[in-house]
Amino acid sequence: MFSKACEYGIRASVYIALQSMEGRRVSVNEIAEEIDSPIAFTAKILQQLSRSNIIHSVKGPTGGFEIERENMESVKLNMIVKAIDGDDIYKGCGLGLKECNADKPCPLHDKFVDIRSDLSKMLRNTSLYELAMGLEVGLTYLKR
Amino acid sequence: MFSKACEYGIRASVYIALQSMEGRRVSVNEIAEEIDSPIAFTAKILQQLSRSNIIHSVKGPTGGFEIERENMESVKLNMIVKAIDGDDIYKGCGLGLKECNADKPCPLHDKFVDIRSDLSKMLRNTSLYELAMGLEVGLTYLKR
DNA sequence: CGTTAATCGGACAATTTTATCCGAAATAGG
DNA sequence: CCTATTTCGGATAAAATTGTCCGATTAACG
Repeated sequence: MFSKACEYGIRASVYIALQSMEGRRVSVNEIAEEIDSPIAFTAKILQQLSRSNIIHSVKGPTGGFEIERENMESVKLNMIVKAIDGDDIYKGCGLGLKECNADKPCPLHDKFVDIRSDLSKMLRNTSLYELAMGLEVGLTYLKR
Repeated sequence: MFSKACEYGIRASVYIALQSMEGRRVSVNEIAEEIDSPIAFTAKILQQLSRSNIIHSVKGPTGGFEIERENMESVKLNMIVKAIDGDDIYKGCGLGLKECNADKPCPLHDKFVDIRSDLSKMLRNTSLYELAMGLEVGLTYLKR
C-alpha cells in the first residue's frame, strides 16, 4: 500500500505530534527508537517532511523535531503520503495503465474508483492530532 | 497498491480469459503485445499463475495459455493477487507493524480495516469472466 | 524422424527502494 | 571562543523488484 518510507514517515509524525503536545522536542535517535525504524533512513524521511513544512526542525544542541500547535490539527495524513509517495495512490491506475479514466477505463477502473476515493477521504480527514490522542490514552501503539 | 508483476498478471489473465471465451489459445508474445508489457517478465508471471492452477499452459507448437470454461467464473482477482503479491495487502498492517490487530492496534488500524475489507471484498467478488466481458463489448481497455 | 514453435527454468542484469556513513553546518551553553 | 550536540546533504551500499537471455523440454506436423 504505502512504501516503507511512508510508513516510517507517518509513524514518526504521529510520535512527534504526541511529544509536541507536551512541549517536548525530539531527536531522530529517540524517534527511531520509539517507532522501531532504521535511524539514518528515518533521518532522511524527516528531512523530507521538514522541507515540505509538515514538521519543523531545529539544529544544534536541544534541537530536534516538533510540530507546531496550530499544525497539529491541520496536518492530515494525505499531506504526508503525498510528500513521500507522491499522489500515485490517488491518481494512478490500479492496473498500471498510463491513461486510465472514465473515458478510457481499465477493466477495474469503476471498482477502483470507490475504494480509492474512500482511502483518499480517510487520509484527508485524519489529522495527526487525532492519531496522537489515541496513542496518549494508550489505545494504540507505534511499535512491533 | 499492487506490484508491477501483479498488474501484468491481472491484465494478462483478463486477456487470456477474453480469448479463451472464443476458444483461442494465446502465446506469451501475443499477450505481451496486447497488454503492453515486457515479454520475458510476463512469461515469468504466467508460469507462476500456471503453477498456481489459475491459468492453463500447453507446450509445443499451437501451444500457449488458456483458461478453462469452468474456471472463467470461479477465478477471482483475489486469487491472482494472492498468487503473485501474497496476502500482505489483506493481512498486513497499513503502517508496517509486525503485529497489529484489534488487541494491539496501530493508530490507523480501525480506519484501515474498513478500506481493506472493501478492497478484499471487491477482489473476492470480481471474476475474470466479468472483466473479460467488459473488454469484449469495448467498454474497457488493457493498454496505455 | 526431423524441424519448428511454443513453454519452462535457471542465471544474469538493470533499476528502484531501502538503508548506512560521514563530513558540513548550525547553535546552545560553558 | 570552544565544545558538544544536533540536523543537513551527498556519496555509497545492500536488498528487493523488475526485466533479459538462453539452453532445455515438449509436442505438432510434414
